[in-house]
Amino acid sequence: MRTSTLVNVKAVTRERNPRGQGERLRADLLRAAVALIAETGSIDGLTLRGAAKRAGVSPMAVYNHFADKDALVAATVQHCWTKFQTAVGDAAVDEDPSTRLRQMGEAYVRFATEQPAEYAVLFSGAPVLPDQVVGIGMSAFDDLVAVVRDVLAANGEDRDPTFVAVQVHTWVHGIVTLAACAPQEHWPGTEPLLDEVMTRLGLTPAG
Amino acid sequence: MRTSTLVNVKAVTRERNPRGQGERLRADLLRAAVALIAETGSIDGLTLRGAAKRAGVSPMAVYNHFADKDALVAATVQHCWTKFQTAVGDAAVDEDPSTRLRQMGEAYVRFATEQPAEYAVLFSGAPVLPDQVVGIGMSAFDDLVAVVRDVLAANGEDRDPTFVAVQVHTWVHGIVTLAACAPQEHWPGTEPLLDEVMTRLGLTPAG
DNA sequence: TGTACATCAGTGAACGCGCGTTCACTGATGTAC
DNA sequence: TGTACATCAGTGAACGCGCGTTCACTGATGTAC
Repeated sequence: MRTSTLVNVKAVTRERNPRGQGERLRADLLRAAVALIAETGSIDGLTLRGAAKRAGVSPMAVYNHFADKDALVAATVQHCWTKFQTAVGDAAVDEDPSTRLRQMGEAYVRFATEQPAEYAVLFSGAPVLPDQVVGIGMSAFDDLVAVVRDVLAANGEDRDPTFVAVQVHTWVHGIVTLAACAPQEHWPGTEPLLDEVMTRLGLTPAG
Repeated sequence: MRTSTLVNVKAVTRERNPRGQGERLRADLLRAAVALIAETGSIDGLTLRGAAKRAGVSPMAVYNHFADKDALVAATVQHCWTKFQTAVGDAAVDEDPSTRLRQMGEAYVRFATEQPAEYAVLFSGAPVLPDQVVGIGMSAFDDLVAVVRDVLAANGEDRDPTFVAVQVHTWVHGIVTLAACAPQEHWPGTEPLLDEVMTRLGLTPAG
């Protein structure tokens, strides 16, 4: 393994933030960190020096905004969660709950497909994260439970919305993670699979 | 991040293999490599020096059996696949196809639950693997398709066994990967979820 | 109005570490003659 | 039966690299007096 083949990141030219605007570097570093994860495909691709270089700044400047590498990692994961929740939440616009659920499912799949590494980070769970980050994950799940509850209510069903939401989430999660590494040969595509998630779990409009 | 907190592995005392038995080190190294992945929870936890140390041997000895680190990683992943396929295949003993499918599902879940890191490696897909390793993954999937075909035949159904097998696999995969990082609060347990995989997908005995 | 000073947004050099990999070497053991 | 030799199963020292982190420093800018 030749380590020199690792991502040689563009050292951005960058001018010092004006006084009082130091926080802008924090945002730049988070963007750089996410980009590193996306490019290397792994959370281990995120290094403090790498993020600094990509943001056009010396490694030391990172310590003005994050206590240490762990803090940078935690903030980056949280940033990914926020992006994810926004992407899924913004897609749910229809007034019919079943359609809304389908819209969320499609947005979910789109996010996971287009930003596979960022998506993987959400559920890696590997590095122990502060409660704050776990909390936003829970709130994203609560959004799903709420829509499922609406669908079940509209269909006059009394199944437990949390249990059904877990079913939806496990299945969709399985679909998108395997889609990333499935051999083309057998893979039927994510859309027919999503259709079946809705019908097999009894979440289509009519009931 | 204090790197010195990483796994400080027991340097096993070990005596040189007798002449002609050099291949035994290869097996020891694979075992050590799998153990490293299991302990660190990530494929990046597998290092050539780490595996050598754990096997009680100098880093250089690894090169007697593997061309470079990539070869060690590929062989380790393949070893995990073999363990996995054996575990699932050996569990399918019943003569009723539906029961056999359920047995495989339980063995699948057991493997993923008890060796989460080894399981994760199977579908990481991240490092490009030689065809040989991809092949064994395909053959494991073919085992699943075969049982599903039997279940469908026994029930007189004409659904596409490959498509249904993908449905089973995506859902079960989602269940076991989320089980590893799900907050206890909402998680209903893997068994009720597995029951639902069978019933919702119409794979229970009677039809 | 001028200037000393505190603050802010960063740099630069150096550290010890573990990594993959190179080159050269060792020392026991079986075998050919 | 003795011995030279090839083979086997490894070692040891060193390399250059990127990493996280430390300590000390810089230089522009706003503000208090």
